[in-house]
Amino acid sequence: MPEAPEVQTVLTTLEKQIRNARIEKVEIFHEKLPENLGVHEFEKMLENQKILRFFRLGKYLGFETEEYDWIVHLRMEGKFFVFDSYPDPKDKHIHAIFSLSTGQYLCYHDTRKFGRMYLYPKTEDIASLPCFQNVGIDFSKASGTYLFDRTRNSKRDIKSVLLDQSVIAGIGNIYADEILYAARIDPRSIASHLDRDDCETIAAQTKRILNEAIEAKGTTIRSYTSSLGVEGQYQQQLRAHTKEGKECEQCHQPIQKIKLKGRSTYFCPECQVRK
DNA sequence: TTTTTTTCCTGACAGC
DNA sequence: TGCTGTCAGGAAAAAA
Repeated sequence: MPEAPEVQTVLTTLEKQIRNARIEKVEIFHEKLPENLGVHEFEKMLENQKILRFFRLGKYLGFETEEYDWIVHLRMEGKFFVFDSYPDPKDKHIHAIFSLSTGQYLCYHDTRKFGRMYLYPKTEDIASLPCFQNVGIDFSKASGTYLFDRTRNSKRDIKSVLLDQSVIAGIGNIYADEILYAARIDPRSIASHLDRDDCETIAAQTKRILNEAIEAKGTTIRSYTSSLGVEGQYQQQLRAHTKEGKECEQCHQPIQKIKLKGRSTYFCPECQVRK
């Protein structure tokens, strides 16, 4: 479940390992992996392209090459590995192998096959790419005023709004729980019931928590384990998510786990105010 | 138009 | 041991 901090960690690691490498050969083994192109077309277009730069928008990872913008969404369990020798062909979860000019092999691994890739002719305006059509502003640019304006007519609960990538991009289930816990707002609160101060608090906590998680190289729980040999450490700083039955650090009441719109949600019913 | 539900996937795990 | 059922969950598509 890579959210923005995990994607940023992958980006940083790839930058160190394969920047300026040229892609010599592309092999895609899962036909649904390229979302906007056929497998063969995707393979041929990326071959012989040099990787110039990496970028991130929300949970999307981008590779800028000489002619194309190559965008990857890892979804649930997508991972990249860089190997010095050709990977084990018996590994049924490796869905793409990129042979590099450096002698390395960039491998895409995805147990549940949810991840997707997109390839477009290079553009100056990254946000205008079709795959970002329904993607809002990155969490790093989200202000309290913006969130306030975006929630005035919303009858949805605030947690669903935080998970909605068309509002703020980059927040997933783990950090949404942490943000609302830190902001002391009940995840079931109706979004339009929040006032300006609430929105300012949520925006501030979003930036603080996601930036701290980036510092810690992300969170390693359940399916998001190591990618590129990097183990995130932010799970040690989680206050609410996965803490069912544990004492709330503020009021010492037990953290509760509920289902909200089908998502596991952890919060403190005592000190997170419902609005 | 906005919101909710379903679908895509497979491994882990509980219960029998 | 082996089977069945449930759960995890991001986001697109379908339904309401």
